[in-house]
Amino acid sequence: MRSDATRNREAILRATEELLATHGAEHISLDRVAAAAGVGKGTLFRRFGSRTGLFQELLAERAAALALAIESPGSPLGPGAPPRERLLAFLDELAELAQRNLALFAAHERACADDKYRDPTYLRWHAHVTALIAEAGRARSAMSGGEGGLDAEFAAHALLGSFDADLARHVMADGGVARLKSSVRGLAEALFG
Amino acid sequence: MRSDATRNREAILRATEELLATHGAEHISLDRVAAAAGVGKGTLFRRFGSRTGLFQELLAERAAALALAIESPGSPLGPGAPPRERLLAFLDELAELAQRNLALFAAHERACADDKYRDPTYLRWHAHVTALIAEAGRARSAMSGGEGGLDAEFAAHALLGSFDADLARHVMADGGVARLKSSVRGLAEALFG
DNA sequence: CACAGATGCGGACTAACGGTCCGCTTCGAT
DNA sequence: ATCGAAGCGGACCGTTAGTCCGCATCTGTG
Repeated sequence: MRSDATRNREAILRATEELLATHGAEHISLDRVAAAAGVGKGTLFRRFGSRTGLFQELLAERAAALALAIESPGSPLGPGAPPRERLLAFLDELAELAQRNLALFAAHERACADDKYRDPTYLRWHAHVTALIAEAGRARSAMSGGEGGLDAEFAAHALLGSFDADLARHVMADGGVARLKSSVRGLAEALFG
Repeated sequence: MRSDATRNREAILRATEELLATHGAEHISLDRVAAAAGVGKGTLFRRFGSRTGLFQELLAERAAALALAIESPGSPLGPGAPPRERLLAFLDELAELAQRNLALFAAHERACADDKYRDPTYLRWHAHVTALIAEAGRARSAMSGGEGGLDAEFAAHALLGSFDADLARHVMADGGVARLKSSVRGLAEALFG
C-alpha cells in the first residue's frame, strides 16, 4: 500500500472515531466522515468497501487487545485458565469494551444488521464463548449427570446478545458498567447451574 | 375514522404481508407497499406515521392472539399456571410466532432498530417474561437459599433476544422450529437452576 | 335529497444517503 | 528524470423515508 493510502486510511478511522465521540452513532454519513477526514468519498470506499466494512475494521481495531489477551496464557482470560473463570473474565472485558465504545457498538450493529453473523470480530467472540460453554458443560456433566440440554452455540449467541448497544446502554444508564457486568455474570452463572 | 380510511388501512396491511411473503424482509420500500395496496404514499404515512409504525402495527396484529392467551386463565399460558410452565409455554408460542412470521420479525427489527425497547409489543412480552422470571426466582429462593444474583429484567431481554430474526433463522435452518424451541427451552431451564 | 365542511387522498417533491465512476494526480521503483 | 501503477476526489446516480397541498370523497344535518 502506498504511503498516502496508509495515511488516508488512518485519517478516516480517526475521523470516524471523532464523529462517533461527538455525535453518537447517528447521523454519521459517509460524506461527513470523508469530509472530516479531509478525503474524497471515493477514497473511503476504496479503503473500506462499504459502510459495513468501515465499522467492522474500526471494531476489529478496538477489539485487538482483547483478541490478543484471549490467546496468551497467563491471564485469567487466556488458555490454561479454568473455562468457567475464563468465560467470566472474558465477559467482564467485553463489558468494559462495550462501555468504552458504546457509540461504535451501536453504529456497527446498524451497519452489520444484515448478516451480523458474518462479522469476523463477532465470529471470533462467538467461537470463543461457544467453546468455553461446551467445555464447562462437558466437565460438569462428567462429574454428575448434569443436563446436556444446553445448546452451546445458541447460548453463546444469547450471552453475546447482552452486549447489544441498546441493551447495554439501557442497563448502564441505571448502574453503570458494574450493573452490566453483574447482570451478565448472573446470566452466565445461571448457565452453569 | 371514515370508511374509505378503514378500507385503505386494511389494504395497506394486507399488501405489506403479501410483499413480506413474496420478497422477504428486504427491498420493501414504502413506495412499493403503497403501490401494491393501490394507495398513495401520503395515505400510508397518514395511517401509520412512519415505516416503524407500519411494522409495529402489523406485528401487534399478528401477536394479538398470543396477548389474549396470556391473559385468559385456563391454558398453561394464562394466569394461574405455575410460572415455570407458564414461561416455557409462552416461549414455545413465541417460537411458533417467529416461525410463521420470520420476514415480519426481520422487517420489524430493522424498522425499530432505534428505540427497539419502546415497541409496545416487545414491552408487553418483556414485562411478562420479567414477571415470570422474578416470580419463579422468588419461589425458588424461598424454599432454598438459591442465588438472588439473577437480574430478571436483564434475563428477560436476553431470553427474548433468542427470537432475533437472524438468530432464529439461523437456528431453524438447521433443525426447524423444534430446534429453536428446544434451544430456547434449554436456556430458560438453565435460568431456573 | 342537497349541501357543506371535515376528513382523507394521491403523487410530485425534497433531502439525504450509500455507492459508482473516471479523468487527473501522486508515488516510488528503476 | 521517467513512467506505469496506484491512488485520489467529488460530481454523479438511484433509491429511500418522509412532506405538502390542491382536489376528491365521505357523512351528519336540515
